[in-house]
Amino acid sequence: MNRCECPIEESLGCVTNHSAMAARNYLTRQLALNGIDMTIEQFKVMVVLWKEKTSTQQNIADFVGKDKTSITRLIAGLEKRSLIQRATACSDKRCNHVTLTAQGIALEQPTMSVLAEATRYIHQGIDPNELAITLRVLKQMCLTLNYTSKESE
Amino acid sequence: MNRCECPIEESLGCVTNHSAMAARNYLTRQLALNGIDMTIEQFKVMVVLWKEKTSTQQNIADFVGKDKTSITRLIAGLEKRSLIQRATACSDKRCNHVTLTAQGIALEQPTMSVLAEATRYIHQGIDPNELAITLRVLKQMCLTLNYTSKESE
DNA sequence: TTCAATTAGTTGCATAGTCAACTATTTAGG
DNA sequence: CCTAAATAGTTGACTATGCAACTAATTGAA
Repeated sequence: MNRCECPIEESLGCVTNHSAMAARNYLTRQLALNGIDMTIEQFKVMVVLWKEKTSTQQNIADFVGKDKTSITRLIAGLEKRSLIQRATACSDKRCNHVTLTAQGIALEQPTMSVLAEATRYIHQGIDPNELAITLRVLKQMCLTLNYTSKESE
Repeated sequence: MNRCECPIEESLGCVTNHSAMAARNYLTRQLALNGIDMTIEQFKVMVVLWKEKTSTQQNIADFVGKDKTSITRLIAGLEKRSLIQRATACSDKRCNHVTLTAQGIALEQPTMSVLAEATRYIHQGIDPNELAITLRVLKQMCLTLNYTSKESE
């Protein structure tokens, strides 16, 4: 009986935290219900790889907006599930080239279907125009905050 | 260099996750900068206690929208920091009565100041009308999702 | 009144995230 | 050329989260 009654309801920072968790849990459950053993965080990494085919860990980190440490561990999880492979890059031995396995490639379709269906569900009852505004506002908030955290660079 | 370029940019579920993390990290940093040794998650629990004075763990869980397991551990962290106390309830020995310590009470003012300031910062550059829409949309999403997860009850 | 169902909380296991410190490699300046 | 700075990844410590399984206490129904 999650009442969504965080007393700090007028702060975008707090409200997004709450709603993000709700969405995260829902997506995770939907993936599991469809027999896909993948978390959303791993899913986001896979989306990058499905688009780019291959990538370094730092590049993935930049795309999904996480710390390279997180990526190290996400990648380890994906490797354990045999969805991706890691190999030291030929050109620059500091980098890992991350590539998809056949299993990883095969998961694109079913996984994206689940996302599409879940998104349809989540968006239900929301005016398309207001949805667009919300997406824009959230991205604006990201920009403000990212700028801050990297202010001196 | 967080590009905010999650390829699944049109799904509220994904975008909120991304922006929530940005907000979470910002708030955590601001608390630390102001010498407040508290995470946002702990902060949310404290907000409930500042309002209610005393509460059971399950009640806190309902308010902040988390699993009771998480609350057990958040409460443990707060207890270690001497901000709250736990005691088995007189009436119902299954319940813990969670109460604030003097230190916990004293933190309300400075902590809420930091939140207010951070919120002002986060909201910068966002049209007030669009902000209101965003908050409403996010709460709508929460409602939809909570209904789902507890559908059979 | 006694035994099953419910409720509050805890614990183990798996995942995820940050920060700081570390290794290895590459790049750039002197 | 060779050393200092930058870059890619990893690891450890700490925190957070959910699920499942568990204990203890309470409620309810036969």
